[in-house]
Amino acid sequence: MVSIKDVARRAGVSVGTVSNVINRPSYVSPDTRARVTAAIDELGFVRSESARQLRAGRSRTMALLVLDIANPFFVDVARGAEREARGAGLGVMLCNSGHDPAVEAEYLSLFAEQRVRGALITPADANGANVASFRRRKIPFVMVDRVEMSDELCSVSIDDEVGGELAVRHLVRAGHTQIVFVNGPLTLAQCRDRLAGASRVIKDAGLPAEALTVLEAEQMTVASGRDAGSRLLGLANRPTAVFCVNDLVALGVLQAMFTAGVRVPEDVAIVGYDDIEFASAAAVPLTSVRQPAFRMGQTATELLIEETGEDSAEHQHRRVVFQPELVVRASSPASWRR
Amino acid sequence: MVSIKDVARRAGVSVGTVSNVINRPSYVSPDTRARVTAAIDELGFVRSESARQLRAGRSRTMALLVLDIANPFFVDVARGAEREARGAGLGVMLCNSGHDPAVEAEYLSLFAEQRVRGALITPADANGANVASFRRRKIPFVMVDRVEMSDELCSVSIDDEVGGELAVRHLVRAGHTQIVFVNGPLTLAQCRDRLAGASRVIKDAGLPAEALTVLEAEQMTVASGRDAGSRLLGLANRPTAVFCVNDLVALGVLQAMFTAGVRVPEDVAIVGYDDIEFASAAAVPLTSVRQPAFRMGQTATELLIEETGEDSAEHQHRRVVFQPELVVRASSPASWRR
DNA sequence: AGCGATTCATGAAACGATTCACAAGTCCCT
DNA sequence: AGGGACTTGTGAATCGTTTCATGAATCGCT
Repeated sequence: MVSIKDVARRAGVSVGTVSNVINRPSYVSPDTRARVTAAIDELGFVRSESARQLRAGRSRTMALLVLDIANPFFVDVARGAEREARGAGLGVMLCNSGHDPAVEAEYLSLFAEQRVRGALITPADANGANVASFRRRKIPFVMVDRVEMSDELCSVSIDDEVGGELAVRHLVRAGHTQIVFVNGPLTLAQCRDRLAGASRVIKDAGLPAEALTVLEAEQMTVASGRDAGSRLLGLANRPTAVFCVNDLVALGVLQAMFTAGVRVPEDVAIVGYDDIEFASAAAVPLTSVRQPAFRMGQTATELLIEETGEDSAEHQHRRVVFQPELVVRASSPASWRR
Repeated sequence: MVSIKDVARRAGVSVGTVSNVINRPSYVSPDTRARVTAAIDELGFVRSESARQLRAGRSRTMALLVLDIANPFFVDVARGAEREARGAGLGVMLCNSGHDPAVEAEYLSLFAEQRVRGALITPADANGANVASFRRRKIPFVMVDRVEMSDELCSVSIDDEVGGELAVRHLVRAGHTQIVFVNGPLTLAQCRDRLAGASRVIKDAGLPAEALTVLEAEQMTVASGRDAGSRLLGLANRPTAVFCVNDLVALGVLQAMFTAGVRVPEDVAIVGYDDIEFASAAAVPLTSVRQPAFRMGQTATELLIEETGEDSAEHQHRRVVFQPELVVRASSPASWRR
């Protein structure tokens, strides 16, 4: 591997000069600069990031740890983050915990060893033990898609209660009185909050609590949605509307309806969450609660950069909360009658 | 930041000993080992990957550069690669070129600076200029989803001609004589090969060349599929079957059919490619040509590890070619009549 | 007691870049 | 001519780890 020393020898200058040519060309006279540049090209020199980093004490890479890379929502977050990071000359290390706290822990210690500039993380363990130990290492990070209670770090999230409200209010207004909420595990704050929003609407509308039945789709994937879909068809009083914790689950439910010959939206209306591209691309385009995923990724990265930038001294930890938005499509008309 | 020196001082030993405790504990007597371990815990010491890397001359990270992270096919490749890499104690840096050769070039030089162990890449530039310059840096890499002509590197790909054949043969046997192929740009080898396979079947079946019309969906996304779908509805002699270059395009076409009130598969049959999860989750589950994406990622990583491992001397560059498989679903019944 | 073998720990030399105090040379001005 | 200012380049120290030659201590054996 050719090093800066080889370049220096070739160009007949000291290593310091080569470094200057690379990092502050104006310090060097034009002709030595030309000589050094020529040597660099001839030798195919590439500077070693690890050496720079060792010297500088900080790296030029940030990490992004998502819960499920197969979910387009997180892919959008990642794209937003990557765009923003690349603008700031930072590389992004994108990793997938797959909801597994053990994998999460493994990655966090990898990040610590790499001395990443900071990390964006969608936490997999409910109690935040991993994150807490990560914090001890003083590595700055930003919570994504979870409000953070402590004042010690930034977070970017979406108001999930409002999301739950939007979806269920839409259904109630359309005339539904038998609604199933296919939720994810309640260990996730998002799921708890969406349920809270949904329940509140039921209550405020003066409907009995039984108007809302909750099923769980543990994995929050298409497959588990399909499964929940067939379960809900077997319920004693079959619902006329289904609200799903995300679009993957909603697509699964939609398919279960098709398979069973249940028409959407005539027999059952469906509302999803996230508004991934595939929601609008579905056979019956899905009504969905849109989350600004790309912007979340961007904003989270901005916060991280601010926290680790030159003027980091004056950085105030913040909690950015985005508002979701309901996108009504064919799967749940505004006015419904059997 | 606490370094190995601090640990040494705290434990009252030399830095060499601390290093030994971490890397070859058996060299150290049990009680000094205990003292050192205690010091490490108390101080929260985390070893610096960049220092190790500088010393070792090689890193413990590999890179994966995909064409389009929004495409579930590549996500599966990434998951396969990540699984395999993690098993070998390697981190994965997952990046997205978005089909842009400029972005690709940027990432490649980032990888070179990072001295990644190696890279898996789905090349974005047709002529391979970026890759060629990367090769000069001696960084080992494996081509994914493209057969490589030179003997200087490994590649993992899928036989796209066979894929095109499978799809179109299926349609021809079902009785279709007016088929549209919604292809991607012919600059991509995959697109050329699938077209070749498709054409061959038409010819072998004794059908006229006009039996196969080719449209282009430039972006190969749902949106461009939707667009192609409405275009093909306006064709002089409307096709009875559509073969799409990937499932995203197929989903777009499917939706265009729904919107126009054209029934699938009664009026038009559809066949996709990749067999992503959303293909089977579609309203009308899509027939698709399945590619072993996860295994491709795994295999590519295995090749890379073999190339960079201890016994790398005896590494022979290889071209692994997987065979695709047709999965027939509701969107294209085996026997079709109008 | 003497001697080789074995066990443990040490300290210095790398790895490749950046930075900084300093030196040498040039220029301008009085 | 002398001296301050500026330009340009140098060389050594530094970052945190691993490795390796070396040394000290202990042990077992004759």
